Amino acid sequence: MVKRTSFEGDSCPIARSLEAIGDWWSLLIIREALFGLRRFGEFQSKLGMAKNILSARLRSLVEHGILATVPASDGSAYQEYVLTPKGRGTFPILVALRQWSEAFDDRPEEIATILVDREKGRPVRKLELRAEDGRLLSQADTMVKRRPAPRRRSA
Amino acid sequence: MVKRTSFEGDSCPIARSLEAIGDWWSLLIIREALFGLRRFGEFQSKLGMAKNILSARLRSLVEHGILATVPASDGSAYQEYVLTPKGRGTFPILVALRQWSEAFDDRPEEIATILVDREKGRPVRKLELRAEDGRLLSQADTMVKRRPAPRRRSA
DNA sequence: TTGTGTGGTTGCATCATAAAACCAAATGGC
DNA sequence: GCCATTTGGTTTTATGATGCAACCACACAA
Repeated sequence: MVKRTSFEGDSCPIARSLEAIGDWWSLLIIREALFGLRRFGEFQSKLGMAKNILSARLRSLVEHGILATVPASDGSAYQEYVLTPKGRGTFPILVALRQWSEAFDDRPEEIATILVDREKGRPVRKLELRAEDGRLLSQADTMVKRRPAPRRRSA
Repeated sequence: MVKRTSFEGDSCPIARSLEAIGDWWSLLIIREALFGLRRFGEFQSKLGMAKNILSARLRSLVEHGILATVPASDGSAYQEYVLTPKGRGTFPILVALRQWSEAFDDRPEEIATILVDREKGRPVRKLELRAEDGRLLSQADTMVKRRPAPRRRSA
């Protein structure tokens, strides 16, 4: 077994995420989809990637429930790729990646865009992690715990 | 040029992040480093990855300023790998990946751990994105804008 | 029906990854 | 100090993933 290792059965939630979107292109495809791209050719020309790779990635994203194919939108007979709720749920991941670049990139002047609040047009704050009671948490204020056994009766 | 495409010169901050940590293993190495692992052998046995790949990844992470090698800590003559501030800055990315799994994974019961507030031992809230004035923002409330020309005189 | 654009698949070359073997320096036991 | 073992890698070899170009089927327009 010389295959690329799969994280599928892994119990770590980070590994499980990476299994679905941890490759070179998936997050960039999702980014473009959040921007509103839907068609194969749009992704291909915007990202400049090989068509076979794009094809494989789109298929994988559909299999993982991140994208869905819908029959049309402008009346043509072609299909389009739209984000599912699971796909739109990656938004905080993309924001975190963006903010990490903004904060630590060696050449931040090369970053062309900023994320702004649509209403005011002003830059957004950094992502905040809070405790249940609202206290702002840094990494040192957190720890991981074994997940408690699930309650019966909650289904 | 049939090489794997590099995002190095890309102006998109997400692509720039992925250039540094967008491969299969880097984020998992960083995760273990946040847990406190420091030695080559610790990473290798915990992650179960091939030693040559680990060697290459550690070198790359050091080159990107995410890890740094320090001479020792227990007096031995070996070196250790510790996170830089840039490396610790990836914490929100890992949290976002974790929460995405928790929210959307098909088999959430297989996720073994939860992230808790160290002080109270209670689960943390979901990451929050806020506007400058504190309003909570969803993806639809945001947009990307061209970065304004940098102010002279602010350095 | 002929032409053109869209949306892919196939083949081939190259790169990255995986596993195992190998190796040198550091360490530990005596 | 001497030898065995551990640590921390590098090298070798096999295979999977990626990139590019060519090809192709279908939709659509004239």
